[in-house]
Amino acid sequence: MATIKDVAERVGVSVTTVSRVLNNRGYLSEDLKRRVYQAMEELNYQPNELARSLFRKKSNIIGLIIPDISHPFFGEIAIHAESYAYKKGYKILLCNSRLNKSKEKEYINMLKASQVDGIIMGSHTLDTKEYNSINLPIVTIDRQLSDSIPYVSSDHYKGGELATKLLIQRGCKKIAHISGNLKLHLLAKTRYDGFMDTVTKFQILHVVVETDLNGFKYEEYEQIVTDLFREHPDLDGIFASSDIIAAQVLKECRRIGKRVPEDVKVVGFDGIRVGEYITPELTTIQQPIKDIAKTAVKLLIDQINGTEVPRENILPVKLIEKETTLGNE
Amino acid sequence: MATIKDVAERVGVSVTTVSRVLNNRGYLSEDLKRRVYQAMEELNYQPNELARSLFRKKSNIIGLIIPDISHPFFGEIAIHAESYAYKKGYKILLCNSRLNKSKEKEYINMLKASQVDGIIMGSHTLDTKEYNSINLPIVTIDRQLSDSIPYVSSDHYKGGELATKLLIQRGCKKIAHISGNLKLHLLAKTRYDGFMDTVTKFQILHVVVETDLNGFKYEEYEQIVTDLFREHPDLDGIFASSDIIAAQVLKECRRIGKRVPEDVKVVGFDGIRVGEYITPELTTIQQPIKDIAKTAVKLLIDQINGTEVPRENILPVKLIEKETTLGNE
DNA sequence: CACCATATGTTAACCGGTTAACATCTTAAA
DNA sequence: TTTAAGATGTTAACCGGTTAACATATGGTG
Repeated sequence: MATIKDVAERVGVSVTTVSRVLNNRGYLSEDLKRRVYQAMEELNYQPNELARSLFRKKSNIIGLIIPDISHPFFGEIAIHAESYAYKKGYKILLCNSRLNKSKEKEYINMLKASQVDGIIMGSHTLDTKEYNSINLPIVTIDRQLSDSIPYVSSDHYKGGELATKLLIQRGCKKIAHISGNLKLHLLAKTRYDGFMDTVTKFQILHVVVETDLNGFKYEEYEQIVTDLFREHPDLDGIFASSDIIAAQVLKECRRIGKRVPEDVKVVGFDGIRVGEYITPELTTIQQPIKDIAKTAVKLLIDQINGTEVPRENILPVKLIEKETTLGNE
Repeated sequence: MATIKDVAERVGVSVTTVSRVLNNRGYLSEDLKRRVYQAMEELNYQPNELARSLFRKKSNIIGLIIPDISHPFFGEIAIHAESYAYKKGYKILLCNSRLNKSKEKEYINMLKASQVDGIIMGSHTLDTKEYNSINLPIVTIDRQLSDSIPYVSSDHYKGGELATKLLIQRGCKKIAHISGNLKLHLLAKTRYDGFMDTVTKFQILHVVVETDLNGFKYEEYEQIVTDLFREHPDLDGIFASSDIIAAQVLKECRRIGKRVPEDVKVVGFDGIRVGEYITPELTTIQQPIKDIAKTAVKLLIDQINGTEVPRENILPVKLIEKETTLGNE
């Protein structure tokens, strides 16, 4: 690897001068610039970012901690986050916590040691105080951690309400909500609140079951959904907390001979791209995933640059009605 | 952020001594170690990895360039790659090329500037010579670049053959293969070869259409599949080059009233996790994704450590027959 | 007692950049 | 003609670690 010294020697100037060209500081003739750039080209020179980062105390790296990149929701968060970050000159260091406390903790330490400029937390299994002691710009997705840490989230409460109201409006008499982990203090929990408030208001029979206690295990979904229908064969409406779980519900309905939407109506959550291949076509609450990702990165970079950012960033959800809730008006 | 100097001062020793403790070099009393570790704890000290990397000329970072992390296949590659890399003390810098040449090129330069120790190329839209001039350990997934660059791939040819034979065996008379991009010189192209050799051998009517010319655009799939059935209404077998495309085929069949598997039989490729939610349940050629990812990382780390690695690494595929190819024995 | 392993210290160079401070020379404007 | 801006150079410190080289002190062993 060529260094700045090699470039300087080739051009016949000092490293200071080359550095000046690189950073465009001070007075520089067009001719000099041309010669320096040409030498860089010829030597295939790239400035060593480690050295620059060390000196500048800025790595231009953002840590992204999520539970599981292979889950479509986080995959989509990641591509949009990466895309926007790249545009702004930042790189993404990828961490999958698998909702494992010690792994998440280790990752946070690793990111700090790696001198990342900030962290986007899409996984948050630790205690609030752990996050407050990180001492680095942070943005969380879907969780409110403290007064000082900004968060980005879609309007889960509204989503829960929309989904539940739709099921009631479409004639459902007994509705189940399959929620994500309710103990992690996620804002996603307010989907549950929206659900509960709505079924209570309309005095509708309801059941709630919880998933995602230890990560996103599809096998776990299968067991939960099977049990749910075994214990409550009279369910006629399901509000699932992700499109994947909704797909699992549809699969189970098919297995036990319940027709969707005739016998059971289903609403998912997320609006992931692969969701469009679910059969019958899934009614879902669409989160503005791209916007969530972009906002998270933007808020983080703003913080890195020392700008004040709003603490609460709730983005709107959208009900997309397809086949799984049709009929029975 | 506390530095090694702060730790040294607190313990009352020299930085050299602290560095010795950190790296466990030379003679060190248990007492000293204890005192140093305690001071690190108290100061919440983490050694600056930028400084270490700079000196060691080793960053312990691996660049991962893939077309799109939100595509389930690459999402799964990524989580397994990250998981194994982490176990071996490496971090992952994530790059999505979106199959865009200039972006891929920029990413390669960025990774070099960031002093990554090696690159896993899951996207390869550039000319072979560009990769040969990278001058860094590389492993490719699904593409053979040169004699010196090792590659990991599943046995696509076998997969193409298995899929096609199954369709023929199940009675299909006219089969379409919806392939990925055939111009990128991917090993995935040998699925096409397996398909062609098989239909030729059994003298079966066939059609081939190509997707993924400019990234993974699901809208593109829709158009291609619609056109395919419009032009060839007599198709009774489809071998799709991904589970996602197969799902699109199923969706189109449903739209135009073709029954699967009665009228049309379908085989997918990949064996992605979300594939299990496709209805009817999809017959597919399962790639050993976890093994591919792990092997790629392992080969890269071996190269980084200066070990000779085998150039060709073809892993076996597995036919998983489900509902979309049933009947007509 | 000599010797060596153990345990720590000091100093300085190095990794590859950036930057401040100061010097020198040319050229154009006042 | 003076003055200032433009265009470079030199030197050295700094970022936060690592490491080689060499010094010193202690304690146990042959």
